Amino acid sequence: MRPKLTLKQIARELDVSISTVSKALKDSPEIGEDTKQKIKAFAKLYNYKPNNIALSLKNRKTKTIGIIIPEIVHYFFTTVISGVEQVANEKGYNVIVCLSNNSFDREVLNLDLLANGSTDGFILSLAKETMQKEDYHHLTEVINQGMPVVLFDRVVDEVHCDKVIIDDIIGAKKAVEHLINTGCKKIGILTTVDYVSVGKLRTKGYIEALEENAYPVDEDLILKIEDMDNSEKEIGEFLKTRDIDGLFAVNEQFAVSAIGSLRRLGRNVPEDVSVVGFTDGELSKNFIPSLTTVSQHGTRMGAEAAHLLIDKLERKPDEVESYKTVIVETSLVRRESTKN
Amino acid sequence: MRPKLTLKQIARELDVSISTVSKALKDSPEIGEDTKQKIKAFAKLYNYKPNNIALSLKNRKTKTIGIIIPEIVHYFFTTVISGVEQVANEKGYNVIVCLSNNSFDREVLNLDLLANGSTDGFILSLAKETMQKEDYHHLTEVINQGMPVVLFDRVVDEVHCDKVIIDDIIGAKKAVEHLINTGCKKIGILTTVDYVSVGKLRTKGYIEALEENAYPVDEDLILKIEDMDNSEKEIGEFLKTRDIDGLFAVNEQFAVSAIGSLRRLGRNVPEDVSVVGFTDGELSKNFIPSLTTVSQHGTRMGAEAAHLLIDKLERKPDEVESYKTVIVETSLVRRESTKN
DNA sequence: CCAACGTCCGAAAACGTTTGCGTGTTGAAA
DNA sequence: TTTCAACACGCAAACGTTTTCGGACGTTGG
Repeated sequence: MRPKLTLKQIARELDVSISTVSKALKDSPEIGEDTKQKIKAFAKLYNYKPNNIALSLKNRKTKTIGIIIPEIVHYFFTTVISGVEQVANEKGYNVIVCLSNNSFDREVLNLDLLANGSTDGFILSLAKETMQKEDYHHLTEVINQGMPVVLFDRVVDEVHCDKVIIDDIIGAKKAVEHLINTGCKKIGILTTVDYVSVGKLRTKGYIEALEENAYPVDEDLILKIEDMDNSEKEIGEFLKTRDIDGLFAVNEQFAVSAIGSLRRLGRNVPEDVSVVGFTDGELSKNFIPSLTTVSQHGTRMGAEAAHLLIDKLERKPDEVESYKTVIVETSLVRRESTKN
Repeated sequence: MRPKLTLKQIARELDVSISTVSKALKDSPEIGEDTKQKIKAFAKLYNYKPNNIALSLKNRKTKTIGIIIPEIVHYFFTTVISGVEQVANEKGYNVIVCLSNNSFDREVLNLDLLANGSTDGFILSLAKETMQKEDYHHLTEVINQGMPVVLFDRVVDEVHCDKVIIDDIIGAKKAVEHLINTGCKKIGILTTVDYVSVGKLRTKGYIEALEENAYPVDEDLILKIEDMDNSEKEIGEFLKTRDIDGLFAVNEQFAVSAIGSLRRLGRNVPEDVSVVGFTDGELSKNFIPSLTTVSQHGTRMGAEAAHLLIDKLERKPDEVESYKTVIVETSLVRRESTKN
């Protein structure tokens, strides 16, 4: 076991000073050609690599960005991470991933931990608990210390920083309009209760689309699902007694549950009922029939967030503060669960 | 914007020395009671937190572990990360996640980067390209520098370190035996080319199960898929000309593709053909029919890996080296894609 | 022959900690 | 009054870098 090589050891070995070694390796003109050659050769031979920790301490920057997400076993978040990683790597940054598990305390803990020197900035999506408590002091504090933060997906007006979101309302409208355009006359929606912000927004989009197309809005065709664990049954009950020919589901899960129920009721998708989902995940792509869905473009969101953050990090400190909110457009991915 | 508080600033503010502050905060008996109180009060008021980078440099340990995986948009890997994160956090460690994107170069790059001070050890699953090249010098080098490494899932004998694997052979046997026990007479397999070690092992399990049950092994029923992006078509071709009543797929993707193809060929699952997959992901649970599958228990693997690594990290340096390989048992999850 | 200048290199500070040891002050014992 | 613990605190080194400054030496020009 050979421990890591340091400047000091090279210096001792070659009988020069530490600073000479450092300069030689950086090709400084201060150092004589032959000395440089000797040092470089030695360093290469023994594979010298500067210690990142020491560099971080000296430069007061770590070249790593922290990303805190509510959960990782979740297609959307992994695509976001993937997007962040990609541009971060391009720009020479590392990525630390932490999980809040939707817990406020874990979010605070992780943030505190990473804020003490481990990262130069954050990209994060708020934990469910945090949004319930409406307590964002940990974020404002970190921001006050001059650490850039980018919020994505689950954002909140109270925190003053860059943000990356999708337009849920427009996305939902696209979905419903597609149902309308492909001939659906009676369109239902499977959504969540209103305190889940994205559910609320998507419901709003659904209603707007109907209204703009002079479709009646029938409260009876709106199912707000409370208990995620029992959604299957609720959806079954709902569909049994509704005579719809189009259905918009605010997530993949609801969409596939619905298709299962419909099939059991002897109704075919998309012949009898067209179905559109939200979130373009593994399920949508591989389900049979594959799902027409509103894609959130997680990778692009991640990339945007990373750009925003890195811009802030590499900006001259005297430039004026300004916070952007970039909206990543959703797009409708047409597949087999709708007609045409 | 108020920059981070340091010991030095507290010292200046309170007109004591840096060391006094440090000791006071650690409740050292060297410092007088009243001085301690004063310093602690001040630190608490202004929310002093020691700088992790400085600590890392001083202690020569970072309390973070690096995990490098081939891809993150992949259910299995996310469950592993989740498992690692859980025990890492319990033990006061942070987790850095890096992606190799199945590229050898990126794997080397990430490893080099993190090895230079950023992490105390690694948990990783090899990139496909790395296994093809059979070049593991980057790993052996890191290990030689005294940095503990734990390999999981995609492991390799050439690298001498702790490992966490599942018993692919036994898992595959369980799957095939289940097909046999539910009455299948002619069983095919959808697998990967042999340099993907798990594919190879699962194929082996398939063959062993057949042999132990006195079933003939027909090479013609084995499809080794080379190009993941074109698997759909390959599988379709394969199934069109094989008269099987049981099918074992070495991953979810292949399983659902197969079911799609079968349906298009007018063959029902599980009535005409039973299908078993590998990896218990979102797809398996929600597909129609839901997939009987071999669960890899990724979370448990991650937890095991983390324990192994942290044990090594916190071991006294004089203890003898010894490398363990822990095998996480798979289990068969019975669902609708097989009979009974 | 001496001053001036170039070339090549080393010393030291700094980043923020921790910690072994030295030192000054106090009070009490002799 | 002298001496010596005990107490309370500061100094400085160390972790591995980078970088500014200045020094030593040799060469050149006047």
